[in-house]
Amino acid sequence: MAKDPTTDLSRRERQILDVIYRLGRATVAEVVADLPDAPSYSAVRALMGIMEEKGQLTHEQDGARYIYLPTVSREKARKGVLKSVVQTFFDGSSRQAIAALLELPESKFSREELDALSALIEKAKKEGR
Amino acid sequence: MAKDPTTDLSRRERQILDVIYRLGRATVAEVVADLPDAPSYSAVRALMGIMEEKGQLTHEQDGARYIYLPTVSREKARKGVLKSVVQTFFDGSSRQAIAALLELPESKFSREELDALSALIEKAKKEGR
DNA sequence: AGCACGCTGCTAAAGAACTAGCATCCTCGA
DNA sequence: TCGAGGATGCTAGTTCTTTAGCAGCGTGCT
Repeated sequence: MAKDPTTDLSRRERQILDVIYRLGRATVAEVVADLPDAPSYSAVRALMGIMEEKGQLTHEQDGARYIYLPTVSREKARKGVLKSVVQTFFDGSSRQAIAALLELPESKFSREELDALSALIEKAKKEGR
Repeated sequence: MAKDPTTDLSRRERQILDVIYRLGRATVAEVVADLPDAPSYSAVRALMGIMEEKGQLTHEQDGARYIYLPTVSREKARKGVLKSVVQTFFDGSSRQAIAALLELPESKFSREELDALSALIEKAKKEGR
């Protein structure tokens, strides 16, 4: 059974990975800059080294420095996270999760977005038949 | 300023808290049973004690044993988690998150659920106007 | 009442995470 | 070409997490 990668991370490691997912790709300096309670540069660097060893990150060379990126695609990570959130907080019901998202104060949908969502639901209705 | 509780947890602590959110409330034994890579009973017990000190858990007495529950309501936890997931993996777009949920293989919506979602969206459209 | 079972309180120690600083190497601009 | 700035490789030490085991107490059953 595939182990949930998010379950296997220490606190800082998860923070770092989150930053990288948010940015897509990032240098050590960028990660430090984006970390809420930034520890030392060295610390972050060491952690990222470990994460690379463990296989959660890779790096590309860019001139003198490294640009880190996740080994798991954002797509896959998204699915994994959603799945576990639904499981943990919504009794396995995606519907409830969607409802909560719709009611989230931060959401603020435009007319177009709502239309797009309607369309998606219609599509699901047709396919489910 | 309220600190993000999920950011402040160690690996095991987060695992434990997740189990408790999943179950709503739980004894130590139940948590152990639900943990994928269960450590010793003692270990879990110690961790939960620490988490209670830190304020993430409380317990109620039930006969001889403790029943633990989170100090933060499931409601609030849900919102917090969704917000951070949307932020980290969906560029702050709830719409994208919803779309991903709709397309999640695990989702499998019933006809009724889809209708309920349609209704919610219609409601949002009206309110947004 | 007596007994077995399960759960908590505590102590202590191994292990992993986290941090710092120095030496070295590469890159870019003067 | 030469120097400055910045980034990595490493080593070592501290701190926090995570673990186990023993002792005592309450609960429920016989």
